[in-house]
Amino acid sequence: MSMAEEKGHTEKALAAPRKNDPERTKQDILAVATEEFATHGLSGARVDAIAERTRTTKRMIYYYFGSKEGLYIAVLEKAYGDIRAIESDLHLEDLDPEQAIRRLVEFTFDYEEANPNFIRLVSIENIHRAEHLAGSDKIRNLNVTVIDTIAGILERGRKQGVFRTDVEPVDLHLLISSFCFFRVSNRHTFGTIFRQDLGAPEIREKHKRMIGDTVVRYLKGD
Amino acid sequence: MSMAEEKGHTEKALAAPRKNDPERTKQDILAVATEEFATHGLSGARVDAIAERTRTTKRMIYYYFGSKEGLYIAVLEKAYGDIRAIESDLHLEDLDPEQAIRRLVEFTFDYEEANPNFIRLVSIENIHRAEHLAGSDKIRNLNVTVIDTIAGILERGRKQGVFRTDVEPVDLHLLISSFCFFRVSNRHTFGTIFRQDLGAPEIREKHKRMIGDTVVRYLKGD
Amino acid sequence: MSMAEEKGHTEKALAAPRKNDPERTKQDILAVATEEFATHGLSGARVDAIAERTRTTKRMIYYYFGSKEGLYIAVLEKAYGDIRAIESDLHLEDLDPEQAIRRLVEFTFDYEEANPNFIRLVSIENIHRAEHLAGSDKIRNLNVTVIDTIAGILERGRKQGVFRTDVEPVDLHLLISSFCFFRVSNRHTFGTIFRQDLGAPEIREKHKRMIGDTVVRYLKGD
Amino acid sequence: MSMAEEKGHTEKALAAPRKNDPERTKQDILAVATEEFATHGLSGARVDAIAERTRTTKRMIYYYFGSKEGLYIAVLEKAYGDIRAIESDLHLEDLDPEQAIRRLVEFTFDYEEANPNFIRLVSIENIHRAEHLAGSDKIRNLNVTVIDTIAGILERGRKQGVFRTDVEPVDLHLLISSFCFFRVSNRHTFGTIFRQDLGAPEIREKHKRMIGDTVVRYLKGD
DNA sequence: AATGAATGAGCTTTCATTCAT
DNA sequence: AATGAATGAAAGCTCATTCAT
Repeated sequence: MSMAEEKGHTEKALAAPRKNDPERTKQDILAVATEEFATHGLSGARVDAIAERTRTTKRMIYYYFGSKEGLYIAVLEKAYGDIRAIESDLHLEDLDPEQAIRRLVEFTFDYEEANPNFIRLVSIENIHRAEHLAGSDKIRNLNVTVIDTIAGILERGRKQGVFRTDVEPVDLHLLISSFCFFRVSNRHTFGTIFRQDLGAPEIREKHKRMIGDTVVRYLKGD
Repeated sequence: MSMAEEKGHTEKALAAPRKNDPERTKQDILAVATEEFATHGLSGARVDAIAERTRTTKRMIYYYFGSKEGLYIAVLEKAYGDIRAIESDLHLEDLDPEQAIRRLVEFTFDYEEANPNFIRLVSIENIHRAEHLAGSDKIRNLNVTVIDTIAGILERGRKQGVFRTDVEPVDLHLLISSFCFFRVSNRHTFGTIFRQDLGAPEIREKHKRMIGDTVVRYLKGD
Repeated sequence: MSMAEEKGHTEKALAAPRKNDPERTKQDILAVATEEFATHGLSGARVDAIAERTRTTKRMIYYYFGSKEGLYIAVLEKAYGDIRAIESDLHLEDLDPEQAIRRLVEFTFDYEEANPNFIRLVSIENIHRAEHLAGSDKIRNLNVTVIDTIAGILERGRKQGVFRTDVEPVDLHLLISSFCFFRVSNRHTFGTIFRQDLGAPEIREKHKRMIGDTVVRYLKGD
Repeated sequence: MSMAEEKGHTEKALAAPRKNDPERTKQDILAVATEEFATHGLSGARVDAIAERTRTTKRMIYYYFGSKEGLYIAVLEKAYGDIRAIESDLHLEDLDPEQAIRRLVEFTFDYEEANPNFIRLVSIENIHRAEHLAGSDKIRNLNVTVIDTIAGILERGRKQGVFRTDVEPVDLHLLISSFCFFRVSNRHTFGTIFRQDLGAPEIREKHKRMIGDTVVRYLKGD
């Protein structure tokens, strides 16, 4: 897995293999930082803690990311980038509208369930009033394909006369997201207060069916 | 219990901190702390910042609440105490099942909309895996009346044959809460990404109707 | 165990039995403080910690002893008073000189062994350059009877021709004290470094014989 | 390793703190800390006070030693290291047994007399039940050469028939140490109570002879 | 005589960051 | 391009003590 040749300055590359490939180092830092920020929040995360669990030193974090905030933004950008990449690869056009919606709900449900760190990062960013997200061109320019996808499905459903006509894509996305997200984001308080383990497989399946039914039923009634 | 006039030097009577009113001082600290913790999170909040905006000194915070964490827990306890107090005073028994559910949804929607700091505190507590909430006897022993209230309504609805029979109260509460909560908790990221102002009055009303419809429709289908 | 009558101001004494007898309270504080100061030193001791383990409140400590330092001095005075009281009650005049010396050594050895807190307090006071002891009239006026006692024994020994003639009482006291004191005061470091349990019964007896022999042998040689 | 001349602004070269000499800075801190801890004890010592008398800042203390306790342990380790280094360099093998013992006694006496801070640190560590010493691998692994040295002398003395046969090295070390140590450690209380200046040259010499005689006499008697 | 409530001053420690090569 | 050493500023917290009756 030699990666020295990927770099421009090949001078010492052959003589003494460079200990670290910059890109690899950055990804390493990013992975550790994701964990730390997701676990402790922006203020609670410690640059020292990240550095310690990294192959590099604290100094390198500043070298590559400029500041703690810069690193946090990079983490956020990667997290959003990942989900959008998958979202745009769903291929729901071939399914009939109801099936497409059910599939979309299930995907959302499963993704959020499987990626609690993403959920946590989004919660954390909301605590900070989304100011980093708002400041990141990278994220703002991420194509929000879900809305288009939903719009397409709703359009087909309307044409076939199976869906009501007054539903806006963004609102439907909100309905789906809120349930899937909340189940994970508020798992701890909800679980403690109502003595429920929202992570238990049977409850998870019940809830997945429930949100699917709810959404479909809402769309079908006129 | 005005005691300003008891003091000899009446000059600065109004400006001077009122002494010997521990309860008032505590409430004062609690109010400022709620704002600070809700704004910056547990780690981001500064004890100094709280003290500065209070009639007392930092020392008093430790005198009354023991530690930053102790103060945070007190803030959390008050926040949960407030909503539970209102919840248990809803009187939905006199309405017919559908109206009762709609009213409950609206109450939840309006309360969360009106109390973003409560939402933020709950989000923050979830980032901390609800460990403070779990450690607080006060909160754990708060009677979770919503569930009983919902159970009562579902029962009546079932008897009257208007509601389906397979819905559990906790799950319905989750459905209602998730939408109402998410709209506020994720307002900033959602708003930024989808360029929507979830706080705008017309959108708010649309969403309130939407979640009401969704819930009722879900309950009515068998 | 009514002790109200011991006090001068009998006014409320009969109507409502006074919760605490001042003298008793003071002794209570003193006992707890002795433990705390001996355990943690003057700087390490906590007024709060003392108050907590007392029947009274922290405020009473200041009421009776004025300050932390005042309390410490009172503790010191009591500790010195106790040993002097016993010392002056040894009655070694009836024994022959060698027996008297052996008895004195044994008493010193046993007392220091039995009163580690006294040893610790003296060590602590030395860390503070004996400035509290020097400032206490009470202690400075404590009759140093040991020296007189030793002087008497040496005198008798000399007259009987069994002891050398060039030994000064204070120096002999130093010889005896140093061994007995050090065994207790430096028990922890000595024990750790040389892997010895200086508190073990067999070692204790060996050392008691050893110091007795040493002293007697020193006195007998001319 | 002078590096003052490497700096551009030579104006304040002598007054300005020399940078980039970590070892020197550490030794500087250690020296000041030794004084402070010896003077005020572990609890009584102030990190601020140490920093003030150092060429560096308080921050550096934490950078190099981690905590106040860490610094204290380093001070302790250095103090023990110093005496052990000298102890292992005594070369008493060439002297006849009695002379060797006298020389050892005198060395111990003089070293403790000359190093009151070492005595104080050991006293302080005993107040803390030697827990830092016990936790320091560095100190625990310091070779306790004195014991071997004494064992050697005793062995030779026994073979030559001049020493009794039932004396254990550790016990003899205890006898010697206790007197030499106590004279310094308890100088203040002993001096105050018995109105003696244990630091006075003539008393010091008298005591040095006294402990020498005592030990030798003890060893010679069978 | 006795005490509950309050507190100023200062403590140890932490944190993100930059210096200097 | 890469990094070991250093750090200013401020954080949370504790302590002996006094206020006010």
